[in-house]
Amino acid sequence: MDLQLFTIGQLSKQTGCKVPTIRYYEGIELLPNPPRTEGGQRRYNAHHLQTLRFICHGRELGFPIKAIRELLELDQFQQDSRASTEDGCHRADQIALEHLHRIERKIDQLSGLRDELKMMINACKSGDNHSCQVMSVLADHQLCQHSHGAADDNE
Amino acid sequence: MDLQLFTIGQLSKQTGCKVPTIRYYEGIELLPNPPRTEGGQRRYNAHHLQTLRFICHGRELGFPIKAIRELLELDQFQQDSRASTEDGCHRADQIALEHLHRIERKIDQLSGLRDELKMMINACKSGDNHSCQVMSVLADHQLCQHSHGAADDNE
DNA sequence: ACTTGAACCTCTAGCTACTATAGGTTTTAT
DNA sequence: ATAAAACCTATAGTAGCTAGAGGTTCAAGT
Ligand SMILES: [Zn+2]
Ligand SMILES: [Zn+2]
Ligand SMILES: [Zn+2]
Ligand SMILES: [Zn+2]
Repeated sequence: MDLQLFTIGQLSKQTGCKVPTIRYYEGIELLPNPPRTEGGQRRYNAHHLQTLRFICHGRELGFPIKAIRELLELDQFQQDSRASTEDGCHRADQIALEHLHRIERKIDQLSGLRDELKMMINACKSGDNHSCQVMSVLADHQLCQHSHGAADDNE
Repeated sequence: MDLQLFTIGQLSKQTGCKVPTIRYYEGIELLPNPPRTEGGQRRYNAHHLQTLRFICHGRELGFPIKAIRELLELDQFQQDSRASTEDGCHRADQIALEHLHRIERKIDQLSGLRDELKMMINACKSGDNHSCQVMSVLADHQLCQHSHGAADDNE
Protein backbone atom coordinates (compact mmCIF):
# COMPACT_ATOMS: atom_id res chain seq x y z
CA MET A 1 0.00 0.00 0.00
CA ASP A 2 0.90 3.67 -0.12
CA LEU A 3 1.85 3.15 -3.70
CA GLN A 4 -0.23 5.88 -5.21
CA LEU A 5 1.53 9.18 -5.56
CA PHE A 6 -0.10 12.57 -5.86
CA THR A 7 1.13 15.83 -7.27
CA ILE A 8 0.74 18.94 -5.16
CA GLY A 9 -2.17 20.00 -7.36
CA GLN A 10 -3.99 16.74 -6.75
CA LEU A 11 -3.41 17.07 -3.03
CA SER A 12 -4.83 20.56 -3.25
CA LYS A 13 -7.98 19.35 -4.96
CA GLN A 14 -8.47 16.51 -2.50
CA THR A 15 -8.17 18.74 0.55
CA GLY A 16 -9.32 22.14 -0.63
CA CYS A 17 -6.02 23.53 0.60
CA LYS A 18 -4.37 25.92 -1.83
CA VAL A 19 -1.09 24.90 -3.44
CA PRO A 20 1.01 27.72 -1.93
CA THR A 21 -0.49 26.93 1.45
CA ILE A 22 0.63 23.32 1.20
CA ARG A 23 4.14 24.49 0.43
CA TYR A 24 3.90 26.90 3.32
CA TYR A 25 2.99 24.08 5.71
CA GLU A 26 6.01 22.20 4.48
CA GLY A 27 8.18 25.27 5.01
CA ILE A 28 7.17 25.55 8.65
CA GLU A 29 7.68 21.81 9.06
CA LEU A 30 4.10 21.02 9.78
CA LEU A 31 3.74 18.70 6.81
CA PRO A 32 6.71 16.36 6.25
CA ASN A 33 8.88 16.85 3.18
CA PRO A 34 7.66 14.63 0.40
CA PRO A 35 10.01 12.85 -1.97
CA ARG A 36 10.73 14.56 -5.27
CA THR A 37 10.90 13.51 -8.88
CA GLU A 38 14.22 13.76 -10.68
CA GLY A 39 13.05 17.14 -11.94
CA GLY A 40 12.39 18.29 -8.39
CA GLN A 41 8.59 18.15 -8.22
CA ARG A 42 6.88 16.95 -5.05
CA ARG A 43 5.15 13.56 -5.00
CA TYR A 44 2.94 12.80 -2.02
CA ASN A 45 1.59 9.52 -0.66
CA ALA A 46 -1.56 8.61 1.23
CA HIS A 47 0.01 9.43 4.57
CA HIS A 48 0.75 12.98 3.48
CA LEU A 49 -2.81 13.29 2.33
CA GLN A 50 -4.10 12.17 5.70
CA THR A 51 -1.83 14.57 7.56
CA LEU A 52 -2.81 17.48 5.37
CA ARG A 53 -6.48 16.73 5.88
CA PHE A 54 -5.90 16.82 9.62
CA ILE A 55 -4.10 20.14 9.36
CA CYS A 56 -6.72 21.73 7.12
CA HIS A 57 -9.56 20.55 9.24
CA GLY A 58 -7.84 21.88 12.33
CA ARG A 59 -7.46 25.25 10.67
CA GLU A 60 -11.08 25.24 9.55
CA LEU A 61 -12.00 24.67 13.15
CA GLY A 62 -9.90 27.67 14.05
CA PHE A 63 -7.06 25.93 15.89
CA PRO A 64 -3.82 27.90 15.76
CA ILE A 65 -0.92 26.24 13.96
CA LYS A 66 0.87 25.75 17.24
CA ALA A 67 -2.01 23.68 18.59
CA ILE A 68 -2.22 21.65 15.42
CA ARG A 69 1.47 20.96 15.63
CA GLU A 70 1.06 19.57 19.11
CA LEU A 71 -1.96 17.52 18.14
CA LEU A 72 -0.06 16.01 15.24
CA GLU A 73 2.78 15.13 17.57
CA LEU A 74 0.39 13.45 19.98
CA ASP A 75 -0.98 11.46 17.11
CA GLN A 76 2.49 10.47 16.01
CA PHE A 77 3.54 9.55 19.50
CA GLN A 78 0.59 7.26 19.97
CA GLN A 79 1.14 5.46 16.73
CA ASP A 80 4.82 5.03 17.48
CA SER A 81 4.68 3.85 21.02
CA ARG A 82 1.24 2.36 21.32
CA ALA A 83 1.06 4.23 24.62
CA SER A 84 -2.30 4.20 26.33
CA THR A 85 -4.58 6.57 24.50
CA GLU A 86 -5.57 8.06 27.84
CA ASP A 87 -2.79 10.60 28.12
CA GLY A 88 -3.02 11.66 24.52
CA CYS A 89 -6.76 12.05 24.82
CA HIS A 90 -6.33 14.07 27.97
CA ARG A 91 -3.91 16.48 26.38
CA ALA A 92 -5.90 16.71 23.17
CA ASP A 93 -9.02 17.51 25.13
CA GLN A 94 -7.15 20.15 27.05
CA ILE A 95 -6.01 21.81 23.83
CA ALA A 96 -9.53 21.70 22.45
CA LEU A 97 -10.87 23.14 25.70
CA GLU A 98 -8.45 26.04 25.62
CA HIS A 99 -9.52 26.72 22.08
CA LEU A 100 -13.16 26.57 23.11
CA HIS A 101 -12.51 29.13 25.82
CA ARG A 102 -10.76 31.45 23.40
CA ILE A 103 -13.72 31.21 21.08
CA GLU A 104 -16.23 31.83 23.83
CA ARG A 105 -14.33 34.90 25.02
CA LYS A 106 -14.22 36.12 21.47
CA ILE A 107 -17.95 35.59 21.00
CA ASP A 108 -18.65 37.53 24.18
CA GLN A 109 -16.46 40.38 23.07
CA LEU A 110 -18.01 40.50 19.61
CA SER A 111 -21.50 40.37 21.07
CA GLY A 112 -20.68 43.47 23.07
CA LEU A 113 -19.45 45.24 19.97
CA ARG A 114 -22.50 44.13 18.03
CA ASP A 115 -24.85 45.61 20.62
CA GLU A 116 -22.90 48.82 20.75
CA LEU A 117 -22.93 49.18 16.98
CA LYS A 118 -26.62 48.44 16.76
CA MET A 119 -27.31 51.15 19.26
CA MET A 120 -25.35 53.80 17.39
CA ILE A 121 -26.90 52.91 14.09
CA ASN A 122 -30.41 52.87 15.46
CA ALA A 123 -29.92 56.21 17.14
CA CYS A 124 -29.03 57.62 13.74
CA LYS A 125 -31.95 56.00 11.98
CA SER A 126 -34.46 57.32 14.45
CA GLY A 127 -33.12 60.69 13.38
CA ASP A 128 -33.97 62.68 16.48
CA ASN A 129 -30.41 63.94 16.70
CA HIS A 130 -29.06 66.74 14.61
CA SER A 131 -25.66 65.06 14.67
CA CYS A 132 -24.54 61.58 13.67
CA GLN A 133 -24.56 59.23 16.61
CA VAL A 134 -21.99 56.97 15.01
CA MET A 135 -19.53 59.85 14.88
CA SER A 136 -20.42 61.11 18.33
CA VAL A 137 -19.97 57.75 20.00
CA LEU A 138 -16.68 57.19 18.24
CA ALA A 139 -15.48 60.51 19.58
CA ASP A 140 -16.54 59.75 23.12
CA HIS A 141 -16.50 56.39 24.84
CA GLN A 142 -18.65 57.88 27.65
CA LEU A 143 -21.59 57.42 25.30
CA CYS A 144 -20.94 53.68 25.23
CA GLN A 145 -22.89 51.17 27.25
CA HIS A 146 -20.23 48.48 27.39
CA SER A 147 -16.51 48.50 27.89
CA HIS A 148 -15.46 46.40 24.85
CA GLY A 149 -12.73 44.65 26.82
CA ALA A 150 -9.99 43.72 24.43
CA ALA A 151 -9.38 40.02 24.58
CA ASP A 152 -6.12 39.21 22.89
CA ASP A 153 -7.16 37.84 19.62
CA ASN A 154 -6.57 36.51 16.21
CA GLU A 155 -8.55 34.65 13.53
CA MET B 1 -6.91 77.79 23.23
CA ASP B 2 -4.93 74.74 22.21
CA LEU B 3 -2.04 76.09 24.20
CA GLN B 4 -1.33 73.05 26.28
CA LEU B 5 1.20 70.67 24.83
CA PHE B 6 1.57 66.99 25.63
CA THR B 7 4.47 64.62 25.27
CA ILE B 8 3.83 61.30 23.59
CA GLY B 9 3.90 59.62 26.99
CA GLN B 10 1.19 61.90 28.31
CA LEU B 11 -0.91 61.28 25.24
CA SER B 12 -0.43 57.59 25.84
CA LYS B 13 -1.67 57.83 29.41
CA GLN B 14 -4.67 59.93 28.43
CA THR B 15 -5.81 57.54 25.75
CA GLY B 16 -4.53 54.16 26.86
CA CYS B 17 -2.83 53.85 23.49
CA LYS B 18 0.73 52.58 23.69
CA VAL B 19 3.56 54.90 22.71
CA PRO B 20 4.83 52.81 19.78
CA THR B 21 1.26 52.53 18.55
CA ILE B 22 0.89 56.31 18.49
CA ARG B 23 4.06 56.56 16.43
CA TYR B 24 2.72 53.81 14.20
CA TYR B 25 -0.48 55.78 13.56
CA GLU B 26 1.62 58.75 12.62
CA GLY B 27 3.69 56.60 10.29
CA ILE B 28 0.62 55.46 8.38
CA GLU B 29 -0.63 59.04 8.30
CA LEU B 30 -3.67 58.43 10.39
CA LEU B 31 -2.66 60.86 13.09
CA PRO B 32 -1.23 64.17 11.79
CA ASN B 33 2.45 64.92 12.38
CA PRO B 34 2.84 66.94 15.54
CA PRO B 35 5.34 69.77 15.86
CA ARG B 36 8.68 68.90 17.43
CA THR B 37 10.93 70.46 20.02
CA GLU B 38 14.35 71.66 18.95
CA GLY B 39 15.68 68.32 20.11
CA GLY B 40 13.20 66.48 17.90
CA GLN B 41 10.62 65.26 20.42
CA ARG B 42 6.94 65.32 19.55
CA ARG B 43 4.62 67.82 21.23
CA TYR B 44 0.90 67.31 20.78
CA ASN B 45 -2.03 69.68 21.24
CA ALA B 46 -5.65 69.13 22.23
CA HIS B 47 -6.69 68.46 18.68
CA HIS B 48 -4.23 65.59 18.37
CA LEU B 49 -5.57 64.20 21.60
CA GLN B 50 -9.11 64.31 20.28
CA THR B 51 -8.13 62.62 17.04
CA LEU B 52 -6.21 59.90 18.82
CA ARG B 53 -9.15 59.23 21.11
CA PHE B 54 -11.33 58.81 18.05
CA ILE B 55 -8.86 56.40 16.50
CA CYS B 56 -8.40 54.33 19.63
CA HIS B 57 -12.08 54.11 20.29
CA GLY B 58 -12.68 53.05 16.72
CA ARG B 59 -10.10 50.30 17.10
CA GLU B 60 -11.60 49.20 20.41
CA LEU B 61 -14.88 48.89 18.58
CA GLY B 62 -13.13 46.72 16.03
CA PHE B 63 -13.23 49.07 13.04
CA PRO B 64 -10.41 48.41 10.58
CA ILE B 65 -7.90 51.21 10.10
CA LYS B 66 -9.22 51.83 6.62
CA ALA B 67 -12.71 52.53 7.98
CA ILE B 68 -11.35 54.79 10.68
CA ARG B 69 -9.42 56.71 8.09
CA GLU B 70 -12.57 57.35 6.12
CA LEU B 71 -14.53 58.31 9.21
CA LEU B 72 -11.83 60.79 10.17
CA GLU B 73 -11.97 62.27 6.70
CA LEU B 74 -15.74 62.62 6.91
CA ASP B 75 -15.32 64.40 10.20
CA GLN B 76 -12.71 66.70 8.73
CA PHE B 77 -14.77 67.39 5.66
CA GLN B 78 -17.77 68.40 7.72
CA GLN B 79 -15.80 70.74 9.90
CA ASP B 80 -14.13 72.30 6.90
CA SER B 81 -17.08 72.83 4.65
CA ARG B 82 -19.98 72.94 7.03
CA ALA B 83 -21.70 70.67 4.54
CA SER B 84 -25.02 69.28 5.63
CA THR B 85 -24.37 66.59 8.19
CA GLU B 86 -26.80 64.37 6.30
CA ASP B 87 -24.35 62.98 3.79
CA GLY B 88 -21.63 62.42 6.34
CA CYS B 89 -24.07 60.68 8.64
CA HIS B 90 -25.28 58.53 5.82
CA ARG B 91 -21.79 57.37 4.91
CA ALA B 92 -20.75 56.92 8.52
CA ASP B 93 -23.81 54.81 9.17
CA GLN B 94 -23.04 52.76 6.13
CA ILE B 95 -19.51 52.08 7.35
CA ALA B 96 -20.81 51.14 10.77
CA LEU B 97 -23.41 48.87 9.22
CA GLU B 98 -20.82 47.06 7.14
CA HIS B 99 -18.80 46.56 10.27
CA LEU B 100 -21.86 45.28 12.09
CA HIS B 101 -22.45 42.75 9.35
CA ARG B 102 -18.84 41.56 9.49
CA ILE B 103 -19.20 41.09 13.21
CA GLU B 104 -22.46 39.23 12.93
CA ARG B 105 -21.03 36.89 10.31
CA LYS B 106 -18.07 36.31 12.55
CA ILE B 107 -20.26 35.56 15.55
CA ASP B 108 -22.22 33.06 13.50
CA GLN B 109 -19.08 31.35 12.35
CA LEU B 110 -17.61 31.20 15.85
CA SER B 111 -20.88 29.89 17.25
CA GLY B 112 -20.66 27.00 14.82
CA LEU B 113 -17.12 26.25 15.89
CA ARG B 114 -18.09 26.51 19.54
CA ASP B 115 -20.83 23.93 19.12
CA GLU B 116 -18.56 21.62 17.22
CA LEU B 117 -15.84 21.84 19.84
CA LYS B 118 -18.28 21.28 22.66
CA MET B 119 -19.50 18.15 20.98
CA MET B 120 -16.04 16.65 20.57
CA ILE B 121 -15.04 17.45 24.09
CA ASN B 122 -18.22 16.04 25.57
CA ALA B 123 -17.89 12.87 23.56
CA CYS B 124 -14.48 12.39 25.13
CA LYS B 125 -15.68 13.15 28.63
CA SER B 126 -18.52 10.67 28.43
CA GLY B 127 -15.72 8.21 27.75
CA ASP B 128 -17.69 5.57 25.90
CA ASN B 129 -15.15 5.62 23.11
CA HIS B 130 -11.89 3.82 23.26
CA SER B 131 -10.40 6.53 21.04
CA CYS B 132 -10.21 10.29 21.48
CA GLN B 133 -13.09 12.01 19.76
CA VAL B 134 -11.16 15.24 19.43
CA MET B 135 -8.50 13.47 17.40
CA SER B 136 -11.01 11.48 15.40
CA VAL B 137 -13.06 14.48 14.41
CA LEU B 138 -9.96 16.43 13.44
CA ALA B 139 -8.95 13.57 11.18
CA ASP B 140 -12.34 13.36 9.53
CA HIS B 141 -14.70 16.21 8.76
CA GLN B 142 -17.46 13.67 8.06
CA LEU B 143 -17.86 13.44 11.82
CA CYS B 144 -18.71 17.13 11.96
CA GLN B 145 -22.23 18.46 12.26
CA HIS B 146 -21.58 21.86 10.73
CA SER B 147 -19.59 23.08 7.78
CA HIS B 148 -17.54 25.83 9.51
CA GLY B 149 -17.83 28.11 6.48
CA ALA B 150 -14.80 30.31 6.38
CA ALA B 151 -15.83 33.92 6.34
CA ASP B 152 -12.85 36.04 5.40
CA ASP B 153 -11.75 37.46 8.64
CA ASN B 154 -9.47 39.40 10.82
CA GLU B 155 -9.47 40.87 14.38
C1' DA C 1 26.39 74.39 36.12
C1' DC C 2 26.33 69.61 36.16
C1' DT C 3 24.76 65.10 36.56
C1' DT C 4 21.56 61.58 36.47
C1' DG C 5 17.67 58.87 35.03
C1' DA C 6 13.37 58.71 32.77
C1' DA C 7 11.51 59.42 28.66
C1' DC C 8 12.27 60.16 24.18
C1' DC C 9 14.23 59.18 19.22
C1' DT C 10 14.93 56.05 14.72
C1' DC C 11 15.35 51.81 12.60
C1' DT C 12 14.79 47.08 11.98
C1' DA C 13 12.82 42.76 12.76
C1' DG C 14 9.12 39.81 14.45
C1' DC C 15 4.31 38.22 15.19
C1' DT C 16 -0.02 35.00 12.50
C1' DA C 17 -1.19 32.54 8.59
C1' DC C 18 -1.14 33.02 4.51
C1' DT C 19 -1.32 35.10 -0.54
C1' DA C 20 0.58 37.15 -4.69
C1' DT C 21 3.98 38.02 -8.01
C1' DA C 22 8.01 37.29 -10.94
C1' DG C 23 10.74 34.53 -13.56
C1' DG C 24 12.07 30.13 -14.59
C1' DT C 25 11.71 24.61 -15.19
C1' DT C 26 9.31 20.11 -15.66
C1' DT C 27 5.79 17.27 -17.14
C1' DT C 28 2.36 15.64 -20.18
C1' DA C 29 -0.28 15.46 -24.22
C1' DT C 30 -0.61 16.04 -28.94
C1' DA D 1 8.86 18.22 -31.40
C1' DT D 2 6.23 21.55 -29.48
C1' DA D 3 3.28 23.85 -26.51
C1' DA D 4 0.34 24.36 -22.59
C1' DA D 5 -0.42 23.31 -17.91
C1' DA D 6 1.49 22.57 -13.82
C1' DC D 7 5.27 22.82 -11.25
C1' DC D 8 9.59 25.18 -8.92
C1' DT D 9 12.07 29.01 -5.77
C1' DA D 10 12.40 33.32 -3.74
C1' DT D 11 10.76 37.58 -2.27
C1' DA D 12 7.48 40.81 -0.73
C1' DG D 13 3.01 42.02 0.87
C1' DT D 14 -1.30 41.64 3.88
C1' DA D 15 -3.24 43.81 9.17
C1' DG D 16 -2.00 46.00 13.13
C1' DC D 17 0.78 46.33 15.85
C1' DT D 18 5.02 45.01 19.39
C1' DA D 19 9.84 44.34 20.89
C1' DG D 20 14.54 45.33 20.79
C1' DA D 21 18.95 47.73 19.96
C1' DG D 22 21.48 51.63 20.39
C1' DG D 23 21.57 56.39 20.86
C1' DT D 24 19.68 61.39 22.31
C1' DT D 25 16.96 64.85 24.96
C1' DC D 26 14.65 66.63 28.79
C1' DA D 27 13.69 67.99 33.53
C1' DA D 28 14.74 67.66 38.18
C1' DG D 29 17.89 67.65 41.94
C1' DT D 30 22.33 68.97 43.86
ZN1 LIG E 1 -25.19 58.75 11.52
ZN1 LIG F 1 -16.75 52.78 23.89
ZN1 LIG G 1 -10.13 13.02 23.86
ZN1 LIG H 1 -15.47 19.62 10.15
